[in-house]
Amino acid sequence: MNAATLPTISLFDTMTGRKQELQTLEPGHCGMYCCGPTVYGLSHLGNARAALVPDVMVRFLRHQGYEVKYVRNITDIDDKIIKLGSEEGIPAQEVADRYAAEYKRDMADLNILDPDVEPRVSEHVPQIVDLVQTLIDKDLAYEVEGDVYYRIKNFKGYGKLSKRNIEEMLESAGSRIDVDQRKESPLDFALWKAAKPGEPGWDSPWGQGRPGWHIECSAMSSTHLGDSFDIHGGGRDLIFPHHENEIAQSQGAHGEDTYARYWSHNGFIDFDGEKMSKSLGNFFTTREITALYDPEAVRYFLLTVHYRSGLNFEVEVKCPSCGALMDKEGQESGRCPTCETETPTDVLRKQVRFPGLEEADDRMAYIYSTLSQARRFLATAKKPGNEEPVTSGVEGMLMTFVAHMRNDFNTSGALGALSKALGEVNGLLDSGKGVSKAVRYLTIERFVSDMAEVADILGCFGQDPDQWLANRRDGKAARMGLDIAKVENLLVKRTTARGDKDWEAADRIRDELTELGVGVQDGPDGSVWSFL
RNA sequence: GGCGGCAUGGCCAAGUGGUUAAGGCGACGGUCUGCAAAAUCGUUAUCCCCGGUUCGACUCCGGGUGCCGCCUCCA
Repeated sequence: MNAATLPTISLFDTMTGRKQELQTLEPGHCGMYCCGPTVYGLSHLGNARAALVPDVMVRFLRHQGYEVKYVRNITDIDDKIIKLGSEEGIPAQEVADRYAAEYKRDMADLNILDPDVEPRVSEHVPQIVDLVQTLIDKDLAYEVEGDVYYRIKNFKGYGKLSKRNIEEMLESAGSRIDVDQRKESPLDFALWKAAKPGEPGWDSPWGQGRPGWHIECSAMSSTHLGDSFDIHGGGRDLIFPHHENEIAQSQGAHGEDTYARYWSHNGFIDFDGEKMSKSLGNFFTTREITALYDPEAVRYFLLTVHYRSGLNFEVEVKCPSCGALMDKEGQESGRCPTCETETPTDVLRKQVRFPGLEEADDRMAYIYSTLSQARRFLATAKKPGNEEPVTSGVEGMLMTFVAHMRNDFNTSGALGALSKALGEVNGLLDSGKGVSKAVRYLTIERFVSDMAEVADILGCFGQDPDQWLANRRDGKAARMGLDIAKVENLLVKRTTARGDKDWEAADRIRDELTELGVGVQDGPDGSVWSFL
């Protein structure tokens, strides 16, 4: 793509603390590295968001004409993995492989595309050893008894990403954790850790050992994107120490003007206003959520808030015995504050409700149903021979959508741009009153084709609408234990009653359906049902 | 304690000094309907407080207040 035709895209850069115009190293190309998971357990929703945010960025950059090389690593050498392996009596690598596969499955469920390269630490040990040696040669690292530490006082930019200064950090160092006395400075961090007996190890000039936590990203990004590349992303919490240390390592080895040109960090997911943590009640794995709600609705919900903001999941748990809403203490203890019944917490977990996700799911259904009707209309109506302008909301939809996306990937604003078009199209679908046949057809046609572009960018609304709607219905029916045959049967009876204008009987049947949690919609072509 | 972020209608949430301050949910009213539902249309905010810069600030600066995060493994 010609540089002159590239659109202006701004993104927030953590290093400078403001939005910057994206100027890639090579016009039209974009190299992007994101910190992927450490695979010691099932992914949680925070992992999902951290993968989703760059996924949408990459999709959008590609839509805008960039050739993107997207690298997301898998950290498969780590203390927690080793610990788990020894607990289970299997090699650490087996643990890592297992959870890497599960991660892949969870991400695929959420329609998150595979990165172009998904490097693993275990496959880059030689590059890591080289990098550590370079740092030692440059006096930026030192060896102690088989461990290698980064010598922070010799890297003058330390703290520039997280805006901390070394003196202040030294003052508080050691107040929260014990400092290894062999380190020259409490702030020095491990590049290489000597293997203890029984631990997995790789050969190195300093003996058997394994990489420290931060070095892998420096080594793997260089390997796959070069010493300098465009965007480096990850969760907010990685700013310090992880990314700060990456900078020290990579710029220490390759020069001050190298490494990531832009730093992008996504916000956290909270449950009931609290950061997700492993304490019961607000820690949810990706698949716990996707078992309860359609994965695409989950994806949509995550995109309704700007990626740098925190995203709160409201959590509702009803007491199984009295039906009252349980407060946070109740959720944690399992004891209902209203009727004092004790319920095992694992039972409570399975009937958690997330009102935000329900709303998102309803919205998805609205959009897919609009798409479905639009397609049906286009399949039966005749394409007009003349050209006429489409209605204003549909006309402006894609342009407004893209403008929001160019402004720091503002998915929330972008999503808002769909509403007017959706309203207009549903209006036209309902009736052609007041507009010409050409306007009606062309507007609906344009909407369907522009929505396909939106779907490519967001990774939402791209499925076959009828298929999606059917899946949703079946899934909900199964979760509610609804007998669909019974519903259909009642619907037939009611249609007969309505044909006889027996309104009393029709309304009685409708009440019966309401009891089942089912609503009916009567239309000119008969009646259909949906969930209330 | 240090550093960073946030504060917009009943709730959620965009907002790039001058815009009628998006959009969603909810509520209320209309159209449609046998009645409903769905769909659709309309109504529903002056942006935490105090100063400052400016012709003009929700938007920039300073000071409060209140939340939250990072500083230890964490997305």
